[in-house]
Amino acid sequence: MNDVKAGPEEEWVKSGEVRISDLAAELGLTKGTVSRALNGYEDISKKTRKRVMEAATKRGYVPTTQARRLAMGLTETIGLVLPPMPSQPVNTFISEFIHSVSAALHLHGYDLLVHSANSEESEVEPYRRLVQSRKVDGFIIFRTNEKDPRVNYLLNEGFPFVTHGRTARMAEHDWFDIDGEKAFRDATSHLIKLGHQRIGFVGGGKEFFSAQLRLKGFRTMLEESCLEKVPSLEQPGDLTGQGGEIAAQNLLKQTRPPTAILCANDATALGVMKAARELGFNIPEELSVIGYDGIALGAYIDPPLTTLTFSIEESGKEMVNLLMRRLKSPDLPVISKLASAILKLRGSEGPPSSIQNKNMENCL
Amino acid sequence: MNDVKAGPEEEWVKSGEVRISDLAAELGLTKGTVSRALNGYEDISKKTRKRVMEAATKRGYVPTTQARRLAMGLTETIGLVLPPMPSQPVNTFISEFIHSVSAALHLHGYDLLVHSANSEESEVEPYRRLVQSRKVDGFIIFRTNEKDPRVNYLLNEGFPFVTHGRTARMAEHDWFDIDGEKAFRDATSHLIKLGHQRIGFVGGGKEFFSAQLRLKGFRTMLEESCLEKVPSLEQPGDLTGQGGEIAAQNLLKQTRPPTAILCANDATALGVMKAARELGFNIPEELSVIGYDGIALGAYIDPPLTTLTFSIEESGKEMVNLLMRRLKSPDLPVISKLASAILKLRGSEGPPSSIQNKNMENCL
DNA sequence: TTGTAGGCGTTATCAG
DNA sequence: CTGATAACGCCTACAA
Repeated sequence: MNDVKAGPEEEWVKSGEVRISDLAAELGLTKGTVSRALNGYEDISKKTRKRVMEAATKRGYVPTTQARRLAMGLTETIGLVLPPMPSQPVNTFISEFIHSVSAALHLHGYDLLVHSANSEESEVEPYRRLVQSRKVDGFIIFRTNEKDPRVNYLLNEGFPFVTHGRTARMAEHDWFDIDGEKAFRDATSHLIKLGHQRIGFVGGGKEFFSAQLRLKGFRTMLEESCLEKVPSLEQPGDLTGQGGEIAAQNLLKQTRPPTAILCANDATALGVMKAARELGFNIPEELSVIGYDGIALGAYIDPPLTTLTFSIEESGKEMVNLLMRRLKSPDLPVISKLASAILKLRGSEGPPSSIQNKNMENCL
Repeated sequence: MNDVKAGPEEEWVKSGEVRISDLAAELGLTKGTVSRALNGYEDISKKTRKRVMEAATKRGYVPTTQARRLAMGLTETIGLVLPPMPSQPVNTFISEFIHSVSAALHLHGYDLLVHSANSEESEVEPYRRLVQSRKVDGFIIFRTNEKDPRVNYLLNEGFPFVTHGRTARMAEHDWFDIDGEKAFRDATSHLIKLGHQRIGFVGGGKEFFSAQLRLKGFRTMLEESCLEKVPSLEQPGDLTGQGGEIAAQNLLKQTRPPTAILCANDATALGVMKAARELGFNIPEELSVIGYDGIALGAYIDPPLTTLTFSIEESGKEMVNLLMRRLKSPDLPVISKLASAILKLRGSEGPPSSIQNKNMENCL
């Protein structure tokens, strides 16, 4: 169990009880020399370096992060602020995202500080505190709004960050996003090819920029396909299951309900499916539903949820890369990365039950 | 937008550019005095304190966390290590848990450091690194195994931590847990009262201690009710949806399949329901399913998942309280907290389709 | 190639 | 009550 075999004269110390000064004393060197040897400076004799290295491993020396960071003037820590709790109950996306970001940061020797916002205070307050107390070197922000106070604050402070999602000021900061417009064009097109002519859309709140782009993709494809645009088929949502339920009721209680519904995210789609079942609609026979995010549990419901998705692991990596670059060279020009989502067919969509053979010629 | 109204002669500085030495110089005091005034020491004249306070707010002084922590010899940070990624895809529990822990820590002025484990290295490796580099003052460990190497390591190091779940060495460390044994007795009893006589159980792997206790509760209630114990109705699982699928297949393909299945967690239950549907079982008419955890999305599937649950927010608070107590007084005796889960009926269980009126008299 | 000395920004312990 | 002075543990010029 315990792999420590203490020699006869050797006294064992608990982890982290060895200081750099101890090593120095033991080796008859100074702290400075030991430090440089350990940190791979060139101006150290091979012999000395070897001695130092060996002593370090032997005594189990590991530098104290706090002290090193203070001396170097950085925290090697990135902040991630979670949105207030109750708003996102049905969301595996967040934990998957945290995981991927944390793993990616770790490769760069950075830590992830997770902070939870409470709904009573302003959205920027947590960021302000973290910046002022200098607990982090940068932020990862997700689910951006078009006019995002967090972005405004950080840009104003000149504090490094990357967003997952675009904003009105996207020309001024690094960002990563998934091309939701294209994704929704694809999904809409898919539904149209299946024969759907009345397609509903449940959005994500007009502050949430990416949701706007998804709506845009939806509308664009409708136009290209000469389907009439019915305003009542576009419902607002809030990216939660509950929001989906309400929107679905508004859609399905209409005299001519849609035969398919596109949702701004998977949580919304789950709510839509729930409401649909309660109103007696069979999925996918009487109603097709498509979500967005690709959360894993979508595969475990009945029927499995067809969704638009992009690897969360990839997203995390990309964002971390952008952020690391920014930290290393603050003055580099802003860059961004736009990834394409994939339509993952799982079974919650299909041809409409009664295909009305309306004229479907290409309008051009 | 910008609430900073700089006076004519007043030069504005970015957040965190004011040092304690600046304040001291400005006020004609020493750093020490300023520090004590700010930290509420008693031996400071009211007048001086007031001057210091005002100057501090006026200049927007906020102490630099790194430096303060180095001086005080603590990190005010708690570590939480996430299990390797692919193992828990269907799990909102984790993000809800992170949220609650982080919020609770924040009330005590502590930060949460989230670290993700990768499956290639030993389970204790992340803990070892965090301890050695002194990045955290303590840990929150969840999903403990009966013989838990992480617990062994930390106990051996004498490093503070609290677990969510019991272990073989639970007498030696603080822990919080939900009384899974009682919970499963309750759930089993509920099913029996509904008329079920063949009840299946999908466990959580025999390393996972709490899952063992759940199994125990299940068995106890079976005995008390004189239902015969059928070994083939107890299947192992791994707390994932996939594990649930496999277990369900083993259960439902038997010549006399169970009419109800109890699952060690909700993720498992989702897998069970998926497999059941694929094998043509209607839920709850032909098969009742009960999960454990109370993840929010359980309410959004069809039928909504009946589950055993305890407020994740409460859990987080309790654990943080235990940990804070330990950090303040390392030598206090070990304490623990056992909470009762509630059976949340949502619709995935009901009476069996054909109630065989076997003799159901009380065996005593 | 190594030692010396100072600094990172606090808090803490003494005198005075 | 307040001012020196010394930690905290490490990094890094600069000097030798």
